[in-house]
Amino acid sequence: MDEKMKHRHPAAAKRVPSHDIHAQLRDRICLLEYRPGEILGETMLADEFGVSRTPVREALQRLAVEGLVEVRNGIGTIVTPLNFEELQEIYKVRTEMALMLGRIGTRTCIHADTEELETLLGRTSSLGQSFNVREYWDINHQLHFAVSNIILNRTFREIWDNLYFKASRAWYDVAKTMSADAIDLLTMEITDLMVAVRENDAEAISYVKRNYINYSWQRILRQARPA
Amino acid sequence: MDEKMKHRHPAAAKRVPSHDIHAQLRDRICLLEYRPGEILGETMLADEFGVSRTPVREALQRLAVEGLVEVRNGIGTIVTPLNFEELQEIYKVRTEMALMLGRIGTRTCIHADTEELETLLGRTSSLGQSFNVREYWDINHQLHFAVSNIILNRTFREIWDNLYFKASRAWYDVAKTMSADAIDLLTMEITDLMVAVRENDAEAISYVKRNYINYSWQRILRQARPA
DNA sequence: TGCCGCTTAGGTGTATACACCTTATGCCAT
DNA sequence: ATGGCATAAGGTGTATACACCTAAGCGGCA
Repeated sequence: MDEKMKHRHPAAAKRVPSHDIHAQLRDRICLLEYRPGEILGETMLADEFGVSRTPVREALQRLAVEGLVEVRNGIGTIVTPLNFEELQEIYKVRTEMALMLGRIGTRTCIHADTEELETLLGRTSSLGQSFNVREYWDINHQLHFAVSNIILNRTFREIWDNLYFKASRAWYDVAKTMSADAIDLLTMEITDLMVAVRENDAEAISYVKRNYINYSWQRILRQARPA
Repeated sequence: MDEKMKHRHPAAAKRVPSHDIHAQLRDRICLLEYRPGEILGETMLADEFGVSRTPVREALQRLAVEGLVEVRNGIGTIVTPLNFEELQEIYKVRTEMALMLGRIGTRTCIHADTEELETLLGRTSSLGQSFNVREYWDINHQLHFAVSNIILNRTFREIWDNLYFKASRAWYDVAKTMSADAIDLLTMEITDLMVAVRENDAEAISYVKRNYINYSWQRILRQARPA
């Protein structure tokens, strides 16, 4: 029976460990569970995930291509340090690409999109005074993909997602130190996005994203250079 | 003596085969030496490069992340077919990103830049009537990196380069069938870029790139849909 | 004759042993 | 006491054997 099921749905039964490992490591890096500059070690990860070094290496190589880690012979795999100038470059590109979003081709917004945003807004309210980084991160994460999902242009979307992963951990690092402000910003962004989504106005979504990406950057800037 | 040299310049002596293999395979794919849909085979490549499957696999995995090949279990590594709609998306993003180029931060153009363009212009003239695909590709390639080199924003530059690699083979495929037109376009593009570079006007370079990227796309469009 | 299932060849995916690289440590010479 | 070099420990880079997956070819059966 099980074998027949496998033959019916081979794609569903297909397990590619390196993909899961890649996603998990990426999330850990974004969540700052692995601090910038931390050295990982393939053997350690292989033991943890219960596989050999081979699939772990594949995941790490991909993270290296995406710019989240740097593999150095004889030393180990280093979580890319948060370089200020590089962050500035990433945010510059992100704000510009947000403006592209409105011109690049998007699908029609449906009621389910509004409902998802409402759910996220509720969860943000529940965050309340007690700032749970993991929950905040999860909301932000889902919010990103809620917008990303309306993008039809796959090339643009890949770049858009990758830049989010590269930038997000810098933002979470800052958000932890100004949680009230961070929650306010998130609440406002979701509210603004709900209006734009209800109006089915992709250009409006584009401008909202540009603004809040820039607001985040301004917070990072202030903390990095308090003067 | 040699050993002492190695210790003085360890970085220069460092050889990472998978990087070279990746670059070579990428060029072959762009040059259409490997046709879209062709199946490669890790063992074959390993024998050719005189290494084991391991470094070959790394190169292929990276090409897969970049979207130039697709690795399928039990079948082989397939050179990504040139899908029309995906090409349309890539060119849409490229034209938009060309417009970003002028706003993203570039270095000052120097005399050496002009000289390189002059050299490329000379080589294009030498192409003359006999259309040598390899030489045409090499000129186009160097022209791309001549412009890419003035980009300071590394994040933007990585995306810019990768999109070029994804799109180039479609253009070369079309250029082969309209060589005179292709040479004319290239001559005009280099000429226009020389003016913009002499004026040290990044925004002008940006607009020139946008235009010629779009001109290429229009040629591809005509050939794909003659009606 | 046509269809279904088995078999098999050849591919990628994984585990593992070993080679090489990098760094830290400690001894030796000055 | 200190500086330099040998050595060892632990990491990534590579080669290789084997497991599993996929598709094509072939033979048996209706």
